[in-house]
Order: sequence, then C-alpha cells, then structure tokens
Amino acid sequence: MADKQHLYLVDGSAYIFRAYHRLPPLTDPEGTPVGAVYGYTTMLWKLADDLDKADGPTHLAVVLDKSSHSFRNEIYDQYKANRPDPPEDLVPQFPLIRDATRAFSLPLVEEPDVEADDMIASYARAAQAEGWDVTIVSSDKDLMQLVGEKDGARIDMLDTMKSARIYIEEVEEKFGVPPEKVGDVLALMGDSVDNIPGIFGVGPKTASKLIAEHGDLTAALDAAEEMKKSKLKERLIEHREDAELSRVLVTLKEDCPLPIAIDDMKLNGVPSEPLAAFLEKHGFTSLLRRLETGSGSPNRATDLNPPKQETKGAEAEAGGNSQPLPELPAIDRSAYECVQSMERLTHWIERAGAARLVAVDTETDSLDSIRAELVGVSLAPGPNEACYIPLGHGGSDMFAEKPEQIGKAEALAALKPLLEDDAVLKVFQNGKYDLNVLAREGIAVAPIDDTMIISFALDAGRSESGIGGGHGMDELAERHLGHTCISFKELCGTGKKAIPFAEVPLDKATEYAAEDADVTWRLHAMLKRRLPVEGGTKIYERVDRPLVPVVAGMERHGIKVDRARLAKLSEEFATETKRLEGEIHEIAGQEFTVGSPKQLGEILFDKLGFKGGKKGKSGQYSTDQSVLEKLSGDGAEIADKVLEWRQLAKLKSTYTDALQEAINPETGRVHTSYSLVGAQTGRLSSTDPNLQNIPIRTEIGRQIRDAFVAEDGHVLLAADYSQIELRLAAHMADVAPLKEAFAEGEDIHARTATEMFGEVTRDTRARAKTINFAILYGISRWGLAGRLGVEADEAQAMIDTYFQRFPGIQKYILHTLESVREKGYSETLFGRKTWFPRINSKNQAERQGSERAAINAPIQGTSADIIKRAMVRMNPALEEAGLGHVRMLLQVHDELVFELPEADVTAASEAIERVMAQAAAPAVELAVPLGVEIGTGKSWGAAH
DNA sequence: CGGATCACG
DNA sequence: GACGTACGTGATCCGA
Repeated sequence: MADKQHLYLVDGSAYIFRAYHRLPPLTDPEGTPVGAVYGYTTMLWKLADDLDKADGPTHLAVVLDKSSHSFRNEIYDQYKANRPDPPEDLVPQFPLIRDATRAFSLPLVEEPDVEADDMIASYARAAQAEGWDVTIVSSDKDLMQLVGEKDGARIDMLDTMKSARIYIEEVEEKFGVPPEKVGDVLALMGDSVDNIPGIFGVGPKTASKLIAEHGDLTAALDAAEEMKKSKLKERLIEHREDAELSRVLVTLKEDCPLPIAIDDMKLNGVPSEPLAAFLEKHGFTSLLRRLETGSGSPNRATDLNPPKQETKGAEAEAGGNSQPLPELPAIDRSAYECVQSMERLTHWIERAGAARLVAVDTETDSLDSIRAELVGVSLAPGPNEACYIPLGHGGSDMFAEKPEQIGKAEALAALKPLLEDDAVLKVFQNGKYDLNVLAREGIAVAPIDDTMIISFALDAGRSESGIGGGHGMDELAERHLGHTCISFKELCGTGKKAIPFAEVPLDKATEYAAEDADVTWRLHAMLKRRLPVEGGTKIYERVDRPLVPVVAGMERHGIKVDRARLAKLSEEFATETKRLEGEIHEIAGQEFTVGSPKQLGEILFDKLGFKGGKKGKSGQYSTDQSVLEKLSGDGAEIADKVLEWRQLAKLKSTYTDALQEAINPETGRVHTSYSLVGAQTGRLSSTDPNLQNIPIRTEIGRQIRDAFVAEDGHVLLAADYSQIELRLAAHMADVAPLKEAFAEGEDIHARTATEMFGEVTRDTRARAKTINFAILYGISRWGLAGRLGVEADEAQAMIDTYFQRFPGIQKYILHTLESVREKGYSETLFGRKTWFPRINSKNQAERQGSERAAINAPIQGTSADIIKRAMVRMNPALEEAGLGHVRMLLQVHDELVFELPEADVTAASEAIERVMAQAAAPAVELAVPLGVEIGTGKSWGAAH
C-alpha cells in the first residue's frame, strides 16, 4: 500500500467560483477582494496536509481553464455563449489563484484551447493506466462520468466544501445510472450554464429514467417512435439532433496532450518560504501563524467559515495591492524610432502582434476626424518601446524636400492586418477619433481599449478642470504617470504662426507622436487594472467600450441638411433683426449694440428708468429672458422687441449661419462630434456643431429642424423615450402611484396633479409638471417658488404634500445623499459612478450644489446608460432583422434619429422600438415600462 | 478669456 | 448673518 501512487487533480476554476459564492466577501484594507483566494488557499493547505494519510495524495496538480475557447466551440458556436461574465470582484482574484498555487510549489496545468475538464479527464486516465488511484477535487457533474474502477485503479471525486467523497454509488444515486451512462443523461438534460441544448422539457428525472429504461441515449431516442403519444415523444423526435449534439459536447476528451508528466507531480511537502511570503503579502495572518508554529491541519469548520473578526480585520491587515504594477522604466524619448523603411515597419508590426497589445495613435492635420488627413501613425507595444511612422510629411512648400518616408498606401496595407487582428488589442486615447481617421482609409480597427473611456468609468467628476473633464491625455499623464507630455502648442505653435503637423521636422514629430503612444500604453497598464477593483468593469465593458465604434459610425454617416433652406432662413432672420434693431433704437432714443447686455441694461434701467434692475456680482444689470418678460408684462414694448431680436439673432448665428458652414464639402452632410466623456453623468455631448440643441420648442425655431432632411427615397425616423427620467425616478424611488400610472399609460403629470391637488385642471397639471421636474433636479423651496410664482411657504407646503403622497421620493433623496456623502460618489442602476468631491464642502453653496447634482445624477445617468445600451444593440438587431442599411445618425439624450428607405419604415419602427424598450434588460428589470414614441418624415421636424 | 445669454434634454 | 437658489450640456457674442 505504501507504494500505491495517488494523484489528486484539483479543478481550480470550478473551485474558485464556488468559494466565491460560499465565503464571505473578504477584502484587505485597500478594498481588494480576496475571499475566493482565501478559500482556495485553505483548501490547498488541507490537501497538502493529508499527504501522509491513507487515501491522501502522493501527487497533486491544479488544473485551470486558460481560455474559454475549445473544440466544442468549433462543433457548436453557441457553446457557453450565454455564460455571464464573472463577478466584478472575482476577476482580480484569478491571477492571485495562480500565485497561491505557485506559493505551494504545486504544478499548474493551464493549456490554451483545452477545457480544464478535458485535461482532468486525460490526466485521470493516464494515471489510471499506470495503476494509480486518482481523486478529482471537484463537484462538477460532468466529471462524474470518470468515477469508477479499472484494473485495480480507482477514480473518485472529492467535494472539499462538503467534505464528501464521491464514488460509484454516489454517482448512481444522483443520476440513477452508472458513471459511464452519465453522459447520456447529461445529453438529454442539457445544461443552461454551458448552453448545451439537450432536449427541451427534459430534466434530470426524466433523463435518468429514460436512460435507465433503454440503456443509452441512442436506444432511448430510437424508442421514442414506439412511445404512446405525448409531449415527451414529440420532443424526443423533434429535438433528436440537439440531443446527439449535446452527447458530443458533454463527452470528455480523454486524450489531450499532457504538458507535465504525472511523475513530476510528486508532492514533496510544502516549502514554507514562498508560502509565507504569499500569506504575508495578502494578509492571511492566521494561516501564516499556523505555518510558523507548524501546528497541524487547520480545523475544518474554521477553515470553511473563517471567523469574521479575524478575516476582516487582522486577517487582511497586511493589505497591499492585488496586482502590483511592475515598475515601469522612466519615459525615455531617445528610445523612440522613426520608421522610414518597410523592413523596419514589418519589424514593429511583428513585435506588436507578438505582444498581443499595442498602443496606437494617429497624427493628422485637423481636429475634425471626418476631414482630417492622416499624417502619421505611432505604435507602442511596450513602455519606451515606441515608434512613429510618418506617412504624409512635407509637401506643402513645393521647394522644400519631402522627408524620406514609406508610401502611405503601402504602409497602411501592412498595418491593416495588425489593426484588424482579433487577437491583438489596440489601445487608444480617445479611440473614436483614430477609428474614424482609419475607417476612412479602409481600416476597421478592432478590438480596442480606450484609456480616456476607462478613466471616465473610474473617475467621472473627480477632476473638474480641463478639456474632457480631466480625461485628456496630458492631464492623465500628469496625474497617473507624473509626466509632462510635449505639448502640441510648443511643437506646432499657436494662432497665426501655427504650422501643420505635417511640417514638423521628423525628429520632433517622432518624439511627440511616439510619446503619445508610449504614454497611452502606460496609462492603460495603470488604469485597466483598477476597473475590476473599483467597480468599473461592468459599465466600461458592457456599455461605454462597445459604444465607441457605434458612435464613430454615427459621426461618419453625418446627416444631410438643406443648405438652400438654411440660407433662406438666414436671410429672413437678417431682415427681421435689422427691422427690430431700428425700432429698438427708436424707442431707446439712441443707437446702441442690442447684443450687448451691458449697454442694454444701462438703456433700460438708467436711461429709460424701468424698475426691477438687479445687478449681479459683475456689477451689471441682468437683462435675461425672465427680466425682459417681466418688463414686457409691465408694458415695456422695447422688452418684447429685444426678446424677439435675441431669438432671431440666436437662431441666425448659432444655427442657420453656422450649420451651413458645417456642411462637409466632400460628403455634403453635417458630421457632429460626440464626446463620450463630456457630461459627468454619463450622457454624451455634441460639438462642432452641437446637434443636441437644435431648436424645437418654438415655432420659429422649429423651422431649423425642417432643414435636416433625408436623402431622396429615404425618410428620417425619430424615436424618443417618453418621460424616461420620471419613469426611472418612479422605479428607483419605488413610488407606487407613479409606477401604477406608468403601467396604465396614464398622463403622469395629470396623475401627479390628482395626487397633490385632488383634481386635474390646466393649472394644477402645469404645477404638477413643474414639481415633477423640480424633484428630478433636487428641489429647494425658493427655486420652486420662483418657478411657480408663489411664496416660498406655499412652495414648501407643496413639497411637503409631494413627499407625503410619494414617500419613496424623500427616502430616495435622503438615502442617495447619505450614500454619496459617505462614499463620495453616486451610482446608476448599471453601476456607473459619478464622483462629488465637494459633497462635504464647508461652503454651503458649493455643498448644496453638489447635493442637487447628486440627487439628479443617478437618474440622468441611468437614462444615459439605457439609451447607450440601446445604441450598442441597435446595429446588430437591425442587421438581424434584415435592416442592415438603416443608419443611426443622431442621439439627443432620449432620442435616436435614423435614416432609412421609405419602404422600411414599418419593419424598422418595430425593431427600433423593441431594442429601445428592452434596453435595460436583462441587467436591470424595471418596475415601469419604457415608453418609446416613433415618428417619421422627410425632415427631422416632420418626424416629430 | 470669462460672463451673459439661450438653444436642447 | 450671509449665503443664493433646479440637473446636465455647447455656441455665440461682448468687452476687458
């Protein structure tokens, strides 16, 4: 017996998931999750401790899943397709599991494209063939197929969580059949977790009965013809192929090549030094103490349920980072290379391919990604390992000599396979820009990561200054790397003296461009690892990251505007403003600049002597809309004329003139640029031109929307979420009457009026509407009083009534504020964080401002998450519906605008409505329906 | 370049 | 006793 070898095969991946769910969510003082690691460590400890016991291991190896891909995916593309991502706080623990295994000096088997189950099966059979006993440390039902005895060598299983051995009897008890028939049972049952189809409607009971009766799967399926008429019979016949496919999928592959010989898995006791280092590093002090005192096997009960006090406090006290960042070398610009030959370019492309990750940056001659011409590309497959590939330098001065560089077409042809390679991650800072530039060169870059978007997922709201809210590269480099990038200004100059990037000498251009790629690579290394630890993975991976190429596509499509129509409006507005200006001057008794609030204020309040002039902190009279409306109410004709003048001047300068200039001469369309990090709440913002503030509220402004048109034979389709923020408030604050009203499709403001005032009139409904919005924005009695034109007392009474009728609202507000004060950030239903660094400010105004924003952010942000999810799903859904030519053009916070052939309106409306209405699911199940209103027309105005 | 104003959700 | 009153944006103009 002493000579009997006994191999233990630990199913590490399966263990980790179970340990994660069974053990308390331990964290170290820095908040790094270590619960599953702790469970795993104690399990290994216990196994190693059994070394000299009967039935204990003489040999041991840990088997982990390396990749999710295996031969089963080749057979069945849906295999494991529905599997959810691992929990966010488990992800950072995976690498620690490897560290733990190494600390025990245990062999680790981890093969690409082979599932752990197959590897375990192959090792078990190999050991069995040598006459060894085998224990599989797992409780996976698929592995139960292996249990049994052959030639005096036994395979059994050990469920360490239940401290239970699984032999043939246990398998028979569970499945009603011996282990060799378990595969047949599994094939009938299917498996929803692995997405194995099985036979619909057949569960474990029916499956084992069928196999027990008929002997095996084929016999059971053949027997179906003879069965008496039943649902089961029909299903067995109809889904026979599914069952046969499932049989192949559940069959373990027992002849995988073995990377480590079984003899090399011999256990030689646990070397205490590396283990001690590991335990100390991760703060497992009680285990460390045991190691040092050499006290025997850990007690089983405390092992599986570590005492809270010990694990939460002392156990995790040592802390430290879960994934310490390897020291990066300081940035050294002299290490950068200017690539001027195909030979060198090939070298860099091969290097990037081997690294599997490369930071990329493009240099162009314009900030507008739709007009920009590519001037060069930089690559960084590692820190200080960066190059710049000039492609379009020189040439603007016909006397200057063009520097030596690879032809653009040739270079891009060589880069294209790398940039489109699924296996190489391309890292960008603001990748949407580069995606557009490269898409116009015929390169569809994927997959990508974006350091700007990662920064936003982690730190939205934390920094208030700077372009892009503190997520621009220069700021990120300062903040995270302590590095000052070469500024574009010092390279190209500014204002009139500015030179295009293409005219920057190659040595300078290389330093600048390669540095950008290098910095991007480093930022990625710094920031990406924070995502799982700080709860940013879900929103980044599921929402913002996949959105980047979608929005890039929308920007490239652009939208057609009718230039002649705008020009005509411009002319009309010009005539009108001129006429008004004359009349205003006449009333004023002098000429002045109507567009100057300063001059206007002096005319109104000093010269003409109107009352109600308030000076702000700038010492200037306020002349805004509310002031002028008040004067108009007092009979001041000049105020009306100024208001009208302002409206027309605004429309002309901001819209009818500017939009004409924004038409891209090549495409004939207007291409806005969306910022994915512009709004702290997670909304998009739109610039150059801003297409999210095109007039609609007034009749005169609405004419501008009519200038946004579809191509011939096409129409525009506008799909709006109706009252989405109020719906979300009803859900998030759990307001029964509001939820009910939405479920019934009632007029929500009318319902609020009923609840508050007992009756619905034009007046009470209007008040209710104001109050509803006030709630979303964080209310104050003075603010509401101002809006409603009542005294603050009365406004306060209304707020009280509101809270009384909808008590969930008050609770939501208090709870939200409490949480933001404590944690420093608010969160949307989908986990997007917005930070409020001033929420505890001593400055009352500052603090209250943050409070109002913090009340609003989860609602506005959740709405943004939902429409973003709809956008991410939209193109695949349209594609699937045979509507691949329907183009999504614009997003206006709660509205999406599409362009499509007239003939497709019905089908497209249906598909778009469905995607938008279902966009929260399955991540969040809302207690209110999401209403979507759709309109179509030849113009945007007509589509509403 | 900051403030005032006003366009949108 | 003063604070300064609804959330989130971007473009334009004026005037220092």
